[in-house]
Amino acid sequence: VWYHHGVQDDDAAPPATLEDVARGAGVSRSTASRALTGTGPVSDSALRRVRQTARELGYVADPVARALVRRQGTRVVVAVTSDASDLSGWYLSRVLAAGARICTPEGLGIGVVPVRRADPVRPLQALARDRTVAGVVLVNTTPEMLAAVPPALRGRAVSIGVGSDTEPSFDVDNAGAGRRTTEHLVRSGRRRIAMVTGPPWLPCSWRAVEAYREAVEAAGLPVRIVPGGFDPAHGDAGATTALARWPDTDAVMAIGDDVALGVLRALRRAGRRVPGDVAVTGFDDLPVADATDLTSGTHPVEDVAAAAVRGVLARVDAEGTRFSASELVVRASA
Amino acid sequence: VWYHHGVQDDDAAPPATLEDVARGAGVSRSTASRALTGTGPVSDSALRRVRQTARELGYVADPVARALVRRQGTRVVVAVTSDASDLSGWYLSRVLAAGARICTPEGLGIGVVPVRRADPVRPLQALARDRTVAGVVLVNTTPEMLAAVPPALRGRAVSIGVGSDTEPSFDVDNAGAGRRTTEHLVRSGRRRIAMVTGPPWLPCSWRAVEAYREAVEAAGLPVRIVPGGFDPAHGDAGATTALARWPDTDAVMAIGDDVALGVLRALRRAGRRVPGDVAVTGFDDLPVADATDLTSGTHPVEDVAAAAVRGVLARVDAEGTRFSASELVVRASA
DNA sequence: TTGAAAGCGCTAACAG
DNA sequence: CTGTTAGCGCTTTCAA
Repeated sequence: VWYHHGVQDDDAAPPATLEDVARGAGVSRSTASRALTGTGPVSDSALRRVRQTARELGYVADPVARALVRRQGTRVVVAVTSDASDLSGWYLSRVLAAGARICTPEGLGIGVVPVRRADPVRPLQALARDRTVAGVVLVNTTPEMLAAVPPALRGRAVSIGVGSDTEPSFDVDNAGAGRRTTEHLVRSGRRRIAMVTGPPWLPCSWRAVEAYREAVEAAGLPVRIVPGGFDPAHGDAGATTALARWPDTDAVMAIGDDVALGVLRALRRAGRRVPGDVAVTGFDDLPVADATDLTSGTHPVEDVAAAAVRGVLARVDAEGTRFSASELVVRASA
Repeated sequence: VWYHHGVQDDDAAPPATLEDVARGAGVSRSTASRALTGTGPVSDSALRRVRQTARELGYVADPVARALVRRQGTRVVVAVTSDASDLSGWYLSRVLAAGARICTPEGLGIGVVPVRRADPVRPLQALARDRTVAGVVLVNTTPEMLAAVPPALRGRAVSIGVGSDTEPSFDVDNAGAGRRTTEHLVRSGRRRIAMVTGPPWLPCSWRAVEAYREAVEAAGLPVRIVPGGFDPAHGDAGATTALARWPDTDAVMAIGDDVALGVLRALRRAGRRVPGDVAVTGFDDLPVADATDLTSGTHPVEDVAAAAVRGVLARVDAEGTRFSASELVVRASA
């Protein structure tokens, strides 16, 4: 009625269905479907009319009905190695948030399931047979996890971190970041650089370590690696170990900012000054790095995650790992 | 075949349908459906048989088909005021991650849409008519947003922050946190306590400010409020303003840790010592608070978000705001 | 190029 | 209490 403005009316009106569009355009449902999806032959005139009425009616295909018939799924699920309780915090949250932003406009949702490192098979198989699953993004990927991807999931699974011949992968340029950080330390005069690494079982963290190794070797400096993990506790322990083993250490690279925080604590306890006695670097460029004046490398988690989710939806092929760039952010600590 | 273990076979087997279960149990689809969903009358024997075969076949109802016929939707969407670019970072990510954990086991996904403060109507109406939307969680809720919730969304919309007569709401106990923090400062001898608040348009942040006001008034101390926002820049500006207006300020409460970081910077620049000259407190208890020895209050974002999502799925009624507890974490800064 | 018809897997009236 | 029937909204053969 005239005194109602569109907005109010819309509110009650049930969403238009394909049937409505077809009727409005004077064609059959099939034709309307073809016209809208772009599959199959449609005459130009029909195409125009259908598109027109669809627009007028504000028609949007119901993703649920579509998913039912196409067996497409309605959500992308992030499968994350649950052992990395440390990583699971901010890292996983950011991945999910970035993924949600990609999925939402497509009418999809995002979900998350934990995968125990010891038994990746079962959960992945459950995902494979779950008809709501449009695709799977592996996070904190291990080789065992990749091997456990069921054939039924091939082509709709991607990995953040390491990939394989069959699963596409996405990650930040860990190697470049590791190299640049090491080179920065060398350039600023550090000669006995130690590195506290991530958990040994996480292959994607190896890349930074390898880059560090190559860079110090190239500079003719000693390689000083201490295995760690992604939390402050590992940083603290790692730095303590490094100091005990190599008391003349003049720089500590940490695999992440959280780790670096632990390193800083250990150094403070040991009475070493930063950066006077020992330079310290992190990685991830978290807010905490800025707040504590920690030199770090950017980690565009959102970019990586968005690319991964787009990749899984677009069914990209597995051709090596797609790396997102990282930049060194120099602050007072190094 | 004998040399295949179950796991391998499962991989290829198409998921069992209700039809399969019904046939296996020797009943009709309807009976099987009733037995499994618990709706409608079923004989004990039928119930047992259906459940049994369902278990054997590893049957799980296809949420897509179910959603289609029940018009239930397949995802919970978080509608967030996009103006709060500051808040959108870690806060929104944590809400989404927590929500995903609740939704996933239900076969649902989670999504996120931005809502401009100036025009909350359109996006909410789009959600109302979107058949994939099982429920909506409002984040950074404003009164305008609550008013814009379409009738079609009533009963499947909840809010994190402020609520209304019709929309249930969930939040951390901002008031309690504000009161306890203020009281802590008073107890430790502070007498001229200023507070840097959140963005004026965000009602849920008012509760902490009110609690501060009441607590200082109860102690016979002056009320010193500086409007702010959720980022370090506002904290810096706020503290600078406070110092200019009330040079004898001996404590600054910030509405959040990020804000407190800015406050600390401003104080450092002004040559004030913390906590010697001025005590500083934050809120949220982020990792950065621990790293910078900042006294703060816990903010169980995950609890609040999980409760909100559970609430929307369970269609809880709007009876006041459900508060999650916050604890004061005393560190060196206050 | 088009339309009729047959489902996707499930739920929900409605008779029996 | 149970089975039959009729869809949910969409895609997709298959004839015409």
